[in-house]
Amino acid sequence: MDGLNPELMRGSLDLMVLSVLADGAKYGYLIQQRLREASDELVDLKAGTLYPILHKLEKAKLVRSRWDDTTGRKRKWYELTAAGKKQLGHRVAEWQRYVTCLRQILGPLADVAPA
Amino acid sequence: MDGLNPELMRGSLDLMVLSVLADGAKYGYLIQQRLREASDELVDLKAGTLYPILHKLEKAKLVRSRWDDTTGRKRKWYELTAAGKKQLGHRVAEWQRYVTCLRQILGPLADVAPA
DNA sequence: AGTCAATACATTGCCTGTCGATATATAGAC
DNA sequence: GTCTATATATCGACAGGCAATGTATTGACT
Repeated sequence: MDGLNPELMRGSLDLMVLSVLADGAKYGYLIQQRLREASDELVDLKAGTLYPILHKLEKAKLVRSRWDDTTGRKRKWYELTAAGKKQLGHRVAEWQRYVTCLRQILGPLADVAPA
Repeated sequence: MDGLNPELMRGSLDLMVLSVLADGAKYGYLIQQRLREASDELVDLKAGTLYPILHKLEKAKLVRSRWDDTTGRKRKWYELTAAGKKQLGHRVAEWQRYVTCLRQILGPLADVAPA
């Protein structure tokens, strides 16, 4: 992570990875890049963070992987399973519930102009 | 925590506690209740979570505490320091940057109607 | 008087997630 | 030949959350 408190991201890293995979299969390194781009460099997932997440998601059958040896560089492609797509929907809804919840807790503090 | 993924809350618990203290001093148990109310029962901070947070904030000089022995029940009142109020402002801004950031990552997925 | 639930603060120990460090290996540029 | 970027993976240190546990007071109901 870069400009943001890393602690803040804990718990939504899975969601980020799942959502990046929503528009098609990608390999690990590409997921890192896409996330960095999409977040304006704010999210910079380290390898030591990303791969454990991918392995966890695969174990949970939310993503499935396939090695590609046909090109010179070996790449492991990950894609969402049906269960993964469903789960992604749940997670997005949960995230939005959470944002609403925190806005309520912050109360008037939340009314200052967002950056 | 109740209806929400507990992992999601990690990293914003400090923020919640600070923001509850924004409108005046409170003791631990009261903070728990206010947080439960303000979140429609979604956030239910356990004692084993709350007190370490309060102690951490106090150590960081963001809050200060005072025992009240005058009433029958001993209560430890916590209030924001000047540094705490300032920090709260930073944290709120950071939270909003984060929400914006995640909305960008989710892309079209974020467009589904919020709960 | 006795019991129970709510109030009130605190610590301990387990578990899990993050990430820096490290390892391995290929491709292309200089 | 060397350096950087690409590409995946694991290990170990560290920190945070929380169930469990402990102590003690208050008030209600019996």
